Amino acid sequence: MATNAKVYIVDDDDDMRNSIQWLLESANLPVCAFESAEQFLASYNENKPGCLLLDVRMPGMGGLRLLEYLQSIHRHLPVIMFTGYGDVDTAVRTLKAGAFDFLEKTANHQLILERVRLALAEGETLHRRELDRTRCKQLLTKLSPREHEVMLRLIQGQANKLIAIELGLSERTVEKHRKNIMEKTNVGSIAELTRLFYAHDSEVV
Amino acid sequence: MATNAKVYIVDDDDDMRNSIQWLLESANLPVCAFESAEQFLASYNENKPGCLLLDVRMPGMGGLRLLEYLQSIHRHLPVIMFTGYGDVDTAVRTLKAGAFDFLEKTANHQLILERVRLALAEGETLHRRELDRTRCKQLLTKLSPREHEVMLRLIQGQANKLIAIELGLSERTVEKHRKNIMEKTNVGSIAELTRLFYAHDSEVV
DNA sequence: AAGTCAATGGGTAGTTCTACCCATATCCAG
DNA sequence: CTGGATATGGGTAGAACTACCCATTGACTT
Repeated sequence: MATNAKVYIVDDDDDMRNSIQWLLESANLPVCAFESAEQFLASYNENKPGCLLLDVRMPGMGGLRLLEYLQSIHRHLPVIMFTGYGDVDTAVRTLKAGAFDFLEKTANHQLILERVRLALAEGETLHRRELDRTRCKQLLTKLSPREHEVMLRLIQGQANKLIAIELGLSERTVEKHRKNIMEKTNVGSIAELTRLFYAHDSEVV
Repeated sequence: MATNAKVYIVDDDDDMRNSIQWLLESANLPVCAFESAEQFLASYNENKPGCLLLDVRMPGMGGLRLLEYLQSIHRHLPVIMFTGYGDVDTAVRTLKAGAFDFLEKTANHQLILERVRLALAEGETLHRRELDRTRCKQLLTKLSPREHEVMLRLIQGQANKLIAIELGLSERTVEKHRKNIMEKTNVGSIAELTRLFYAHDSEVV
């Protein structure tokens, strides 16, 4: 059973776009098609899971530039670069730029469907990770500036007394901040707080 | 100034191998050449930084299979797949298999050198990360089985009392284990211990 | 003007952790 | 067989943390 993950199609060729859209919808995949990179960007919501089937050669913003732009923003939308004339150089540049896959339009339907399903699954995985990450970030942004300062020292393992000295505060004040931090971030120990903080950039097994 | 990072070349074609070796050595890069994947594997030391310039088509174990094998072991040796007849399908499969780059042998010397230098730099970065990771692992493997068990609960933020109950021990014994753990891993707090443990799979910024 | 929040500081009691001291039993290697 | 590591348990004292209570100041909002 699929989630609400969508397949976005960006291709300026009406026939090709409609043909692919038909193919994917026949396989019960939710599709959203655009005829230019600009139109896609205007309506794309990065907080929904999905994958992107992207034509390389288009008037205006080309596929490679859109790919690079998307990668510079985030990397939780797997991109399948879709091309009519596959040359090695484009394929290499595309994949090194972070594309999930590189497909030729002449590929048979079975293969295309298979690759799209893989990209969709990857998109859902990345989306879940992103949700976790933003959840952590939101917890930490609830802290006031002072609390954030104290938090950074707590996850280094500094004792209240040391923090008080270094920040020129009384121990009582640090204790108060510490309590607020642990309430706001909803953790029961410094170990949990440490994991919460470092979960930004890591994927724990 | 380069470190001791080496460029490994694996190619069954003598002329090509020597030509590339000459090119790289002219640029003052340390080179180690092999005429088969098997010979390379026999003498490759995975604990040294470097990169691999790998021919696709070879008798015996082919380039793609060697790449996949190496990726299954670790991923701190960047591989540049080097091919005479670049077709899109091979390029895509190679890069999706985790290759760092895909180069055609017809490329000019300047380009080859540039790509090799990039791979070498990447190899050094990956090597440094690997050193950190193994350092953490070594610290943690110094723990006895019982200590490891206690450690896992400590980094979850469990209190000595709870650990004692769950493991059917006295608090005194848990305290003793805790002390030994922190001495062996050379940390001054549970927060540090937590970071040490989760540094296995993460790259902290 | 009143209310809320952040930041500051204090007291007191109870829990938890750390640092010392002590001991016993097992197992493995020199 | 003796020493070392592992695992177990106890006592005691002090440091650190937690959970309550109290208060003032300043800034921003309603």
